[in-house]
Amino acid sequence: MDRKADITQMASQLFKERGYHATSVRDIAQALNLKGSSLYSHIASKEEILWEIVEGAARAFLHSAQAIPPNLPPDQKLKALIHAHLNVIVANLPDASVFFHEWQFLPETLSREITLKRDHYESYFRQAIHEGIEQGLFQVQDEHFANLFIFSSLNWLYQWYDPEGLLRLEQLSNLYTQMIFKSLNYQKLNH
Amino acid sequence: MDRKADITQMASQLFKERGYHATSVRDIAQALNLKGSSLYSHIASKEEILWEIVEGAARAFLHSAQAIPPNLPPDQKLKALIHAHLNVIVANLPDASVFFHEWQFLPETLSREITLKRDHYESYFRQAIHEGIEQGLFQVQDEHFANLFIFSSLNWLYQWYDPEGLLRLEQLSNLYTQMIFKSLNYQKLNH
DNA sequence: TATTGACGAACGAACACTTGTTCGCTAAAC
DNA sequence: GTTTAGCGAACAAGTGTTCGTTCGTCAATA
Repeated sequence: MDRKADITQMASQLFKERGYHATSVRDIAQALNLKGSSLYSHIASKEEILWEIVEGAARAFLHSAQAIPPNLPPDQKLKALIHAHLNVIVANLPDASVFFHEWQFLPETLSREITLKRDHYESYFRQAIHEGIEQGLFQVQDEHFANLFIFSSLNWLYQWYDPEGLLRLEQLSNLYTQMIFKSLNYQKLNH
Repeated sequence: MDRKADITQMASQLFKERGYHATSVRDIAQALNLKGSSLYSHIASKEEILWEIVEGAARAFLHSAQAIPPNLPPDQKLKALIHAHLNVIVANLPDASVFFHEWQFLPETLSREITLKRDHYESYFRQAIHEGIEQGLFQVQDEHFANLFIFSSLNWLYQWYDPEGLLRLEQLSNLYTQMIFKSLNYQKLNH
């Protein structure tokens, strides 16, 4: 089923550029030199394509967090989480864009599943930050807001990241880590 | 033309919930106890509604920045800009959501105009930060990234802000200011 | 080696429906 | 008595999807 991956990838690009509802099945097919009806040899519905993209991105985020050793000290854990998060976005920008932008157009049963996965993913960040505060590494006035602040700064990346631009993943990760750690009143100087 | 404002406001809510393309003219009309064709006594096209919302939000952002005295010291200026930005989002969440989410669906001539307004607006932030760095109030490794980081943290607010929630504008503004200033290595302690 | 048959990818045509928009009409308000 | 907000009907175009069919590939059979 190599062809299905082609369709999903092309759809991801078009969904990113024009949005899910503004992209027709015939648009996707045309971009692959096919006719609209031909896609249905490989997919069940347009919605299935969206699901494939969004669920795949959700899984990518989750796996990248689960790959981090849970016994790392919280500052190193947070640093690794930031790096992993940025990597998922940068490595597949169209998928990440569709994930953030179009997940809401899935039917309720499926979108709820995505919400669950996202909450689970975010809990890795929350816990690292919580541990860091407990151990006196971080210092914040409002822990709940600190989490939102950090997710905000990270999630908006897909809006402005330019693969052709100057910022490579490693530098991006360093800059993010630095500013986030400062906003958390990180005590150690060398991280 | 009071009726036109009703239409725009209702459309703003629906666009926020379902997106521009997934909301039909008949949907908007039905929510106002009207028929689709009736809207055309007050509007020229569906696109005009979107323009009204997006351009209005862009103007709101721009005016809120222009109302800040330009001779304020950069730290106070940035603090005021943050407060003003949050205020625009919180005061009209649907418009802000549509502004961030759906501006791209305007035809190119109009979307370019929005981009210009947004760039102009962002330049107020950039300049305050730049001045702050020059005067030694802020200290960052990469000024360009610092700008992106701050906009990211601020712009994502519309994704999670809950008007029924606990966070009021003033507290929100304080928390944002605190974390952003720390991320900028702000030297003075009492701001 | 030649023939058969199954398979799967791609197609054109058609489907029921929705889209944004127009137009001529009605009924009420000034 | 003029204006106008609202309506129903209709429009051309586009939507996702289904259907029967074609055509090339490849393995098994004769």
